[in-house]
Amino acid sequence: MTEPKRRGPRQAEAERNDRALLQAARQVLAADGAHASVAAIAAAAGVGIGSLYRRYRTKEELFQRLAELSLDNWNQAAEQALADDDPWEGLASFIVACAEFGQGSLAPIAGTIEVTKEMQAKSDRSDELLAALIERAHQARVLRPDVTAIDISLLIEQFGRSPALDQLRKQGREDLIEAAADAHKRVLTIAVDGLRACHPRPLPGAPPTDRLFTERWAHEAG
Amino acid sequence: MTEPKRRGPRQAEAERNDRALLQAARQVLAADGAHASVAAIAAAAGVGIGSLYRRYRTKEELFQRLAELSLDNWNQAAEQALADDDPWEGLASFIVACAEFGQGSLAPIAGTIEVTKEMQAKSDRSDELLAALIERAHQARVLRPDVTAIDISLLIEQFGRSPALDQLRKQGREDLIEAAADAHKRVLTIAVDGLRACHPRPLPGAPPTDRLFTERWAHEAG
DNA sequence: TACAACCGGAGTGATTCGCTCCGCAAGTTC
DNA sequence: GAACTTGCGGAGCGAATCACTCCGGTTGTA
Repeated sequence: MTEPKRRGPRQAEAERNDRALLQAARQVLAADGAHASVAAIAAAAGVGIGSLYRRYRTKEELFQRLAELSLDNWNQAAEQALADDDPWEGLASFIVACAEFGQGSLAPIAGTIEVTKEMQAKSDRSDELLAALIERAHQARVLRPDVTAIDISLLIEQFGRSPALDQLRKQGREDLIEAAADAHKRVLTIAVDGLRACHPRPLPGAPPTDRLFTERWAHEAG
Repeated sequence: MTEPKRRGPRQAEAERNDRALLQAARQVLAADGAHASVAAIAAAAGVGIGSLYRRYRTKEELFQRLAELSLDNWNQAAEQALADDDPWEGLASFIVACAEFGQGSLAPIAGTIEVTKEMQAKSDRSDELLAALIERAHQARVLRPDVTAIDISLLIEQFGRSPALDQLRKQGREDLIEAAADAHKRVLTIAVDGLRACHPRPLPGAPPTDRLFTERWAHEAG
């Protein structure tokens, strides 16, 4: 997809900047929500605004690229999880990988950007992979029997950002960021253990619809 | 605190407006984060901007009142939980009550408003109540032994808002709001079950510091 | 009809937004 | 080292949005 061949130090710097931009965009989006400004993203990446706009023609284009990369990360994590022989370990590592990547940062821009064909295709694939992961875990009886794919998706979204971490980052408290990340991991471990098939009481309410996801991303449906 | 005596239908309307404003403020704050505008809050409450500013002299005053009410709700839930004879049920109901109230909405305004003496006093009391709740659960051996009060606070903060719910509300999809709330409750149930003392593996990393909370609320500490 | 209480929202200056444009530094070729 | 290319940072622009003020209208009372 992207050619690894680099012809000089300028292109290498450009590539570093691009990576920093995307990571900064995720962090600022998590901290500021939908109102995240391009100036804040560029500043967080340690890059000028001009450099941002040389790579992405508009703010929307940057966000679309971000969404695509998140889906790539999701699918890659799901494939690795399926390659794990242990159905439980596979599922657990998938959830942790998605949450730590910052999958939840994208929630606030749902509905504000146009869904490209690439995004749609990757999203369809992610649905299949997740369904397979869960089906396998159910068959092995390691996953709570009434947990659905939507439940897992919502769990990942819920842990896809850490309020404490996001805010400390915004305040520039670099000294506490690692502690916050560790703490977030602890809470996530707790939640994942709650998915195990050792809890007798059923989950409350009816299983959720996938409309909770699909409809949120509909563009210009006002 | 507030006098229940009402002298006419005008005061009744004013009181209804006040309640609507506070609830709307929580929802808009959850959806828009720190950039939440007073216009959006007033609109969500179905109230004019003028009415908002008749009750609260500034945006900060509204947010301070909101923080106080959240602490009140926290403390009341904790007292009710301690009144429950079952240590586990008490703790679980406390967590659910705090999460459903929308405790997490306040995270984005930490550090942006001045902490009043009333807020500080109520916060101190909430620390004591939570410590007692957890101590009791530990002694009864129903709570994972290495779970700390900070872990629980972070869990409540994490579930104090629902990304899906917040965004659907912002999009005006009233038809899906109830489904999103139910789904959020399911995921919260999963996480709470992860707190039970039936999980042999210890939590990763060191127990978190309370600095993750205290320092975030320091005002003008730039 | 006169009055009082309270409402909604247009208007205001200040700020912030997405984005353009340009002067400059670093690397490459003679 | 001069000429040229490539990518950089950020000042500046019109438009949009912000917190907040102010006032004309509506509702209930006499």
